[in-house]
This record gives sequence, C-alpha cells and structure tokens, in this order.
Amino acid sequence: MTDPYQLLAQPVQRWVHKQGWESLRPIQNAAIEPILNTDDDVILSASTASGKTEAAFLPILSRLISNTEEQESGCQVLYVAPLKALINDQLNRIELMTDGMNIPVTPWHGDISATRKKKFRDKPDGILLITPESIESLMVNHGPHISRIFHALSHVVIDELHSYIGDERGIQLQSLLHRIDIALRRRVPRVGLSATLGDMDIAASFMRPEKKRKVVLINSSDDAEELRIQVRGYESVAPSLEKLALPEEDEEVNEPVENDVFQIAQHLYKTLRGSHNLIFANSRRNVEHYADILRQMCEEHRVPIEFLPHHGSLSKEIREFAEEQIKKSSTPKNIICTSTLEMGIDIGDVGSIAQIESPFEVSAMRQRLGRSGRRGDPPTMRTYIREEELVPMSSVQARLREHTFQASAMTQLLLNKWCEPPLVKGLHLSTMIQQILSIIAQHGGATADQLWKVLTVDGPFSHVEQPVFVDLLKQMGEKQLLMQMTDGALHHGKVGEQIANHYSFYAAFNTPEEFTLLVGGKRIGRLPFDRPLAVHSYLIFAGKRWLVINVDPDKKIIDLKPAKGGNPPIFTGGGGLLHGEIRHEMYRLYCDSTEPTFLNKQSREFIKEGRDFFARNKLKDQWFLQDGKDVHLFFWEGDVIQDTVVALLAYHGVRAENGGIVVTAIETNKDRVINALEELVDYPPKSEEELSREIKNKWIGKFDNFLSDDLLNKSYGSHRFDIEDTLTSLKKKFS
DNA sequence: GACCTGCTGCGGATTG
Repeated sequence: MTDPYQLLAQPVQRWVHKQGWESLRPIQNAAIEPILNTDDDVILSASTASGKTEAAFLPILSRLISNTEEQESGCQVLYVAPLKALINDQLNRIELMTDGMNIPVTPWHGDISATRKKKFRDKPDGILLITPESIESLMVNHGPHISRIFHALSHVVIDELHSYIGDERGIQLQSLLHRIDIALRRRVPRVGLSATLGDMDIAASFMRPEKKRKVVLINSSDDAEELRIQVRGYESVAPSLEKLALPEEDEEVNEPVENDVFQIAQHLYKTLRGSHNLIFANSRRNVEHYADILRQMCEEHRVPIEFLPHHGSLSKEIREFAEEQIKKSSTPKNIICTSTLEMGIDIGDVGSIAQIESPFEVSAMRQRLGRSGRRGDPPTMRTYIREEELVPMSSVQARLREHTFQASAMTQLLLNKWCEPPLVKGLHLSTMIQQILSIIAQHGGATADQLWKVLTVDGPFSHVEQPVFVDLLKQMGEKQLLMQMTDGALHHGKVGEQIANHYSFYAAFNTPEEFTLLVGGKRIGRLPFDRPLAVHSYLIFAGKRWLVINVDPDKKIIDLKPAKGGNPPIFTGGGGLLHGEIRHEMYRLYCDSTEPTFLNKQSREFIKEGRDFFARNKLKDQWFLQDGKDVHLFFWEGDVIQDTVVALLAYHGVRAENGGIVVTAIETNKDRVINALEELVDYPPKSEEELSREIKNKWIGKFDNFLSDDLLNKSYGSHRFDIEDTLTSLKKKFS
C-alpha cells in the first residue's frame, strides 16, 4: 500500500513538513484518497480538535495545484460555515495553509465590506468562505452571474454539518447547493465536517439527497480517550410563605436566591476561580442569575470579578470582551454562557466544563465536553442537578427524582458514544416559499414546471406532493407573493417584491422582534418585544443591576441606569424535545440496581429515592398511576410521541399534559383513559393534519403567515406530530 | 423546560 501522504502535491507536503508533524492523523490519512482521486461526496466525522479542516483541505489544495495550469480563474472551493465568527477563525487557518500557493482566500458575510465582495464578484478566484445567508443574497442579487462565478468550482466544504440537519437552514442550504449544481450542469463534490453526527446515514442523505449517489463516510473515533465526568446533586428547601410576599412598589428588591442555587454557586466559586472554565447554564435567565450571584461573591471576598456572562441577547461588544478575557492566559476567567460558546470559535485552553441542570440533547453535552481538555488534560464536566425537597404536595416527577435520572441517563449515553440522530421531519413549506421567491429573483421569472423540477426532483423538497405544491403556488398568488404572466411565467407579486427585495429575506429562520437596552445611550443588549419592562422596574442584565428609566415602544428602546436591586430577565422560548432513547435509558436506570460511577453522594441518594418510589408503585410493568383526580401515564418515549398522545387524547375529549417523564391526564380516571386510548388504536385520526385543527398558534416558520388554514395544518402536523410511531408505541402497551 | 444562527445595493460626498 502506498502512503497516502505521497499522493499530496509537493507544496502541500512542504506545508505539512513545516508544521513539524511527525505523521498525519488517522482522519487526515483516510481523507486523502477519496477526495483527491474520486468525485465522491465525503463526510469526515471526528472529535473536536482532531484536524478535520486540514483533513479536507490538504487533498483539496493538492487537486487545485495540479489543476491550476489548465484552469482560468474562478471560485474553486466554496466553504460554508454556520457562524461569522467561525469564518473569521478559519480564514486565518486556511490562509496559513495556502501560504505561497497562490490561492487567494476570501471571507464573505454580513460584516465584510461591500467593496471586498464586489472585488470577488468581478474577479472570483480561489477559496470563498461564506454563510448560507450570503449565498442566498448572491442568488437573489446576482443570479445571472452564478455560473460565471462558480464555473471552476472543484469542491463544496460544509463545516459543522450537524448544525444544519433537520432545520430550516439545512433545507435552505440543500436548495442553494442544488441550484449551484443545476447552474453548472454538473455535480460538485461535497465534503462535510462534524464531531457530533448521531446517524451517518441521515448525514449522508442530507449531504446528497439524490438517491443512488455514493457518500464516503470516514469516521475516526478515539476509543482510548479518558473523560472526567461527575453528576452532583443539590436539594432545595421548599419555599416558606413569607418569601412569596409581594414587595412594596419602588422598593429595591431581589428575588430570594434559593439555597440549592446558592450552594451550586458556592461550589462553582470554590472550584473554578483561578482558572479558565465554561459554565453552561441552559437559559439566558439562568446565565444572568448565576453571573449576578457569582459577581456578588467576588465583591464580598474583595477579589477581581472572574465570572462573566455570555449569551445571544448581549451586545457584540460585551460578548467579545468576555471572549478576549478567556483567551488571555494571564487573567483567569470563567464564562457563564448559553449555547453561544458550544461551537466553532477557538477560545483557547478551557480547564473544565460546568453544566447547570441537564441540556436537552446528548449531542449538546458532547459538543460542550469537547470544548475542554485541549492540551493533554482529559475533557472534564461537572453536571449540577437540582431536586426539590419532598413534601406531601410533591409531584410524581419530584418523587421519581426525574432530573437526576435524566442527567444520569444522558451521561451514560454519552459514555456509550451515542448521540441523537437529527430529527428530519416536516414539510418546511415556509422555506419552500422562500426558495420559490429566490429562484424567481435569480432568473427573473420561472414557470411552475421549472420550480417543481428544481425543488422536488432530486431537490430538498422531494417529500412534498404535487397537490400540496400546486396549492402552495395558488396561495402565494392569492397573497400577492406571485403573479402569473400571460405566457404562464411566474413573477414576484406586489408583496413578494417587497419581501424579496429587503435584506431580511436571506435568512430562512424566524426571529422575534426585540427592544434595544441602552445605558447612557450605549447599547448593552436586547430583550424580546413581547416582554416589555415597566418604568421603575429593576433588572439584572449583562451581570449587572439596573433601574428602567424610560421605555419607548415606538423606537423599541429601553433606557437603564445602574441600581442596587434587580431580578433576572424573562425571555420567551418554546421547549426542547427530548429524544426517546433518553427515556428508554432512564427506564433501564430505574429498573437497574447498580449505581453509575459518576455520581456524588447526594445524587446517589436521589437515585436510591427515585428507585424506591419506582419499585413501590411497580412502574417496571405498570404504566398507569392514579394520583388523586389525575392519571399519570408512563410511555418512556420521546417528546414527539408524548406530544402526539396529548393531542390524540384531546381529540377524544380527555385533557392531558406532557410532563416529561409522564403524560398526565387531568381530572379523569384510569378506565376512561384506557377506553380513549383503545378507541384511538382502533380508530386513529387519518392524518397529522386532522390532529392540528384544534391547535392554536401554528405559525412556527418565518413565512407561515402566507399559508392557508389547510396548508398550515398540514405543515404544523408534519413538524410536531407522528401518529404512526405513536400508535406503534400504544399497541405495544396493549399487547 | 431552550438556545443559537444571519442580512442589500446604491448614490453621493469625501479623500488621496
């Protein structure tokens, strides 16, 4: 066998040599042959910091170098990233790799000057680093030039592949890449990079939706990797009535800090101060809450403030300040963050990860764990779990110690190297509306037949049936998004023109309106529009305390000044969907009698208490539990199935709620619920669409407001419900 | 019981 390294072009070999590498990593060796010698699509899956970028670019650059003699100039590599910050980071890395190879590298996103973009459009060359939204803008504004700009395209590289699969942005990216292939009349090989792909087959069919195309999967996992993981338990004291008393108006008050929150903060302070760590707190509200408590602790002990908040509603300046601080080794800093620091940008050496309460996905845990332990130390994560003190009124969830079991099950799955396959479902009609308008902008018009071919035949919308597509076009006509010329060609209607000509058109995902928060005229961040603050109320934001001095609903501005009181802000948001495998693992953990090794003393105690309750109520075999007027149903399934059960029961007149570990049917009895479920198994509703009719607030996609009631029910049902899987699960219960 | 992501072209004035 030949050494794959020998296949690389001379200048690329010289670059490898200059790095002082003794050998290439396994993933880098494995990637060379398929990328260099074939036109297959390739997925490179390997842990964080394993050199995936180099694995893709060493063979790609080798190919470009051997091609340069024949090629006239033109964009040769299209590298797509989900974050601007990632493009800025990769620009430096790739420029170093191409040093002396005469291959220019151009970044393109919203912060790059129009001049630089124009220069590239006029004389495209080398490697383009770009976001999906900026490709969209290229299509809409420079449609006729697409084939000229990309005629020499050799490869498309998709970084952080997992971040696209299953959502609007993924469908949009599939559509854009497909449209580039169509413009060039050939298939450009694609290379996908990721550390957390739960299912390689799903990833492969995302990369290339066309059937009968081979995707080469290169998976390099380091089995010997040591991990340090602990799940720590904390118990809250049930709140006393005095603490719930309402404050006098204008009084500077703070929500009381619960004792378990205080203990968690104390442990973070004691364990993490003096080094670099990331603290993931799951919600922006919790980030602010812990940032405030930890700042006070630092002030009380008269030490420098070493805990900084970081989330998406903070201004860019505040976020970048925190990032700079943790990059410096001289000043130890901890950043308390949401998922903002889960992916991408290199923030230097992080000693350990703290996770406050479980995230919703094992893949998020894995991604977060991968941010620590970069310099020889094993990745380290402490998960802090809160459980309520048990009182006579305590819920069944509290008695089962649900949070401890969920965190333990997720940790076990992480150790088993499992993570969620992406949830690929839904019609994505909102994104289809966007792509229809975009294709028309690109070509200055299109026929219904052309749209159908581009979008559905080998395209990203092959799951959309023709009658739905026809209905959608009619609807778009009625809402003035489209109009039809006498020759049959479709053009933008009055409303379509307005939407597609504004820069807010390029993103496929939905964003809420927001207020801007100002201190002395300076922006510190944003708050969602539907949660306006009253004048004279107190707020904790950016880790500091403020008084609201003015609210301007027209300009969407809130003015603040420093204060001593304050409460963490409330943000809006839906719920996460837990995967069924996590509930299956939780069930196994309740049935089991051995103790996982990663528990501390208190969480071991919680596991024992949860198992006692589980055994006393015979929940291993029994899936009903009458609780006063309510009935708890134990399905041990994911949230899509449990949400579908709730909707199915409502359809049969039984009110129910998905409470996580249980579905609770309210004010009813066991017999009535069993009757309803048996009837459902025998006479299920015909479709998810039918099930959606009684649901309110069905606008989830950006352009859902243009759908008819029928299409909206179809769309909503396809995204949120799964009758088939639910019936399979129910039938198992009755067998 | 949630989080995150992204974003024009054009004209006119000013400067080198």
